[in-house]
Amino acid sequence: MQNFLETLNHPQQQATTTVKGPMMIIAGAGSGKTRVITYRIAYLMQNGVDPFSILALTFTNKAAKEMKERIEHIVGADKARSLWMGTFHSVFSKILRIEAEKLGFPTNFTIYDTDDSKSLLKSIIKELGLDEKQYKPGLVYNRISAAKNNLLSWKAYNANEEIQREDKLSVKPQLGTIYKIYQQRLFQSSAMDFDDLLFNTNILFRDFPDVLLKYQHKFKYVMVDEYQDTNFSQYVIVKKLAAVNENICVVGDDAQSIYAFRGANIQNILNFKKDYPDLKVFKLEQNYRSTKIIVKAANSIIANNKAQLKKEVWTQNDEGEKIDVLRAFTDNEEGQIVASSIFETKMNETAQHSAFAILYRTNAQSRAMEEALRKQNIPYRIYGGLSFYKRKEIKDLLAYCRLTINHNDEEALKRVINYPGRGIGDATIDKIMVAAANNNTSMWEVLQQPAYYQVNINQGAINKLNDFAEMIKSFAAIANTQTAFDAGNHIAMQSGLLKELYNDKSPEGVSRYENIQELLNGMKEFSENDVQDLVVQEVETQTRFLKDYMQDIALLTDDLDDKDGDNNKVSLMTIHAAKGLEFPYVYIVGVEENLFPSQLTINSLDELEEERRLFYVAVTRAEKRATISFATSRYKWGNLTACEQSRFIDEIDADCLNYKFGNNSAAANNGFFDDLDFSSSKEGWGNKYKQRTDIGTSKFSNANQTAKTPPKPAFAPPKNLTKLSTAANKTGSEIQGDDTRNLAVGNNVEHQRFGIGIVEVIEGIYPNQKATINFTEAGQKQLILKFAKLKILG
DNA sequence: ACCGTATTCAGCGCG
DNA sequence: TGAATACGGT
Repeated sequence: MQNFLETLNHPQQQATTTVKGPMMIIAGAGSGKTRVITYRIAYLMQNGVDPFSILALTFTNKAAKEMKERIEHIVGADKARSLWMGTFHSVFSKILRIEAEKLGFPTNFTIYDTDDSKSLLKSIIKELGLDEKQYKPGLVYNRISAAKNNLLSWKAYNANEEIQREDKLSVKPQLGTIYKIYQQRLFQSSAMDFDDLLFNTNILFRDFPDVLLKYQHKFKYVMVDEYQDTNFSQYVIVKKLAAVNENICVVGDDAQSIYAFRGANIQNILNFKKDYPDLKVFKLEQNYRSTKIIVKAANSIIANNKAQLKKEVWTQNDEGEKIDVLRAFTDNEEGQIVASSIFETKMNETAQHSAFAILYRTNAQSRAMEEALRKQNIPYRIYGGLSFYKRKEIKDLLAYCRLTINHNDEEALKRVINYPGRGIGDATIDKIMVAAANNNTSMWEVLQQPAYYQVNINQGAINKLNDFAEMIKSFAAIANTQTAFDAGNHIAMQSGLLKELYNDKSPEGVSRYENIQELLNGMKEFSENDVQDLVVQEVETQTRFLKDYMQDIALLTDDLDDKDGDNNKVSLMTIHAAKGLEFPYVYIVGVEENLFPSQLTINSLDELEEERRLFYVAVTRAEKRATISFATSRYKWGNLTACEQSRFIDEIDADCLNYKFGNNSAAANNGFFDDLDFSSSKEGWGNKYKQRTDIGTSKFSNANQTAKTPPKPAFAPPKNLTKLSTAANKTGSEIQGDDTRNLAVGNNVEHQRFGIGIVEVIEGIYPNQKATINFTEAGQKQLILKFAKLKILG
């Protein structure tokens, strides 16, 4: 039982077995943080602590799930199940449902997601007759969100002179009014947005001391993961909950704080000592993930930040290879270079596609990468795209379910009242909305008795509304007696939704139909009690109703694996999305001034430091090898813009870098990488460069560029750049290809560096052929023929 | 009510 | 550039 401790290093052990009193674990990148948290919880349980009295808060569902599974392995499923572990939002939404009526909410309140919130804001802005360009729903949402995360109610917001001044200066004086109406409408709809889940928890704990006391005594041990990303609202909740027992353990890494832009407060971790003078601090500094080079590079990056806790990350791992720095002339070419590099590395080191990740600063950069990967037939998966639960058809069915559970849910009602079409048009809906607002009631109330609320509509519309209301009521009756799946299935069919999709025979329509089936499958699983509760597993085994299913559906994010079952794909994602993940080979692309660091941050030291931490996060995702690339021109908002390499590259210890600048695009894509493991070659890039200049066909060659550290390109992108590079690539490819087109198994060949060998296997179709060659000196190698320059010896 | 065209906008995104 | 949405014509 206890021997899991033996697998830990000294600081890890200390952090794991210290359980009383306030403590902070500063966990460097790749330092085994998750192991420490999970072992610590297991250790608590093994020492007689009731799992019900342990609260562990994470930032993502994924992290919670992962840790819970690990704990299960150590202490068993039964015990692990009783643990309170989940995201802030899921844990406190659960508590809010239990205590809802104290705040005047029903237990079955709806959780509005960002789209619901923005849609509500949009209608409020419209109703107030405000200019939608002046009050963009997204910006208004962010402003309100920031206020809530700083525990500013709409009243406080409007009473705060400084805020009012700010809003007037930014020509948005009505923000406070919008905030007020927004909250009223949420309440009217029995709904809370994401920020309300935390804000209202604070209200609950502030106004109901007995409730607070109950949870203070319940949660004797509190742990918070990713503490550097907590905002003020979360900070106050944690502080209050831990105030009685003070068994509070926070885990984080100030160097990886990358969410200040949405309210996370790095001061929470930097100031933790002030809150708890007798705080114990543990530092996990040994990195188990990355090579020495990567750790050294990362340390040299973060050393440029002023605000940081002292920490020395080191590793016993191998030295590893230097970080390649690749330059392309365009964003498209950057994609080609990266894709080629992945292809080669995969072949040369027999790596899986899933060993690679391409990380970028902005989502817009994914397009060039995708195109290049597709051209080379490299399978990939984009993370952070449209999630399952954000698809229209899924939201439609869920909206019916939401309305069934909570008739006051206005956003759900607006979504489905005329979809599928039932002749209730915009005019009618507008009238109902106005009447609801005037009478301070919900649309549901109004549409049931439009005459009473003096809505001026004809009998036809009244009948249709009546039919709709009756249908929703019949759904509710079924939802109260049958399982979640049976109710969901009934709703999908009787609402006409399924039929609507079934009749659409286009590929998209078929896919939507399948998605609905998929959602129903999920409901079925849930109904059969196969699904673990997000926070704590209920012990009861009674019927699982639709209302149970709907409880945290808004809080779910799908981390589903690809449906085709093939997860052996290159991962593409933003650096933000990559946090917490690791890959053997990591490509960080678009490392250019004004992109990374982003143009919007370079005038603020704090924001620039956050960008630098983001870069630190990116580099530390790599286990074996990191590669950095940038382009000297790229399309921004439709315009070809000149770019130069990022200051962040210059900040990396020069010993860690290996500049691999081709002289032109053709060489970069075809000739330059022909020695597959060139990066370990002693030749250095300068010689290499000279060797290759003769291959180049591009007009942009610059033969004078031989300095050790390449100068920053003063580069004005020529017109038709893309076309020219493409033509150059083609030429290069043909030159290479002719040598090996007729290569056959059994041929003797000579390679420039590996010497003489015999061809054993040829795979693939020209020009993408791969050969296994047994070299007399160098042994067996896998080479890509279009890159490897082989001489056939007959 | 619906569809095609014009216009607009573009930062990262947990829950 | 290209996706999302607003608008205007039928």
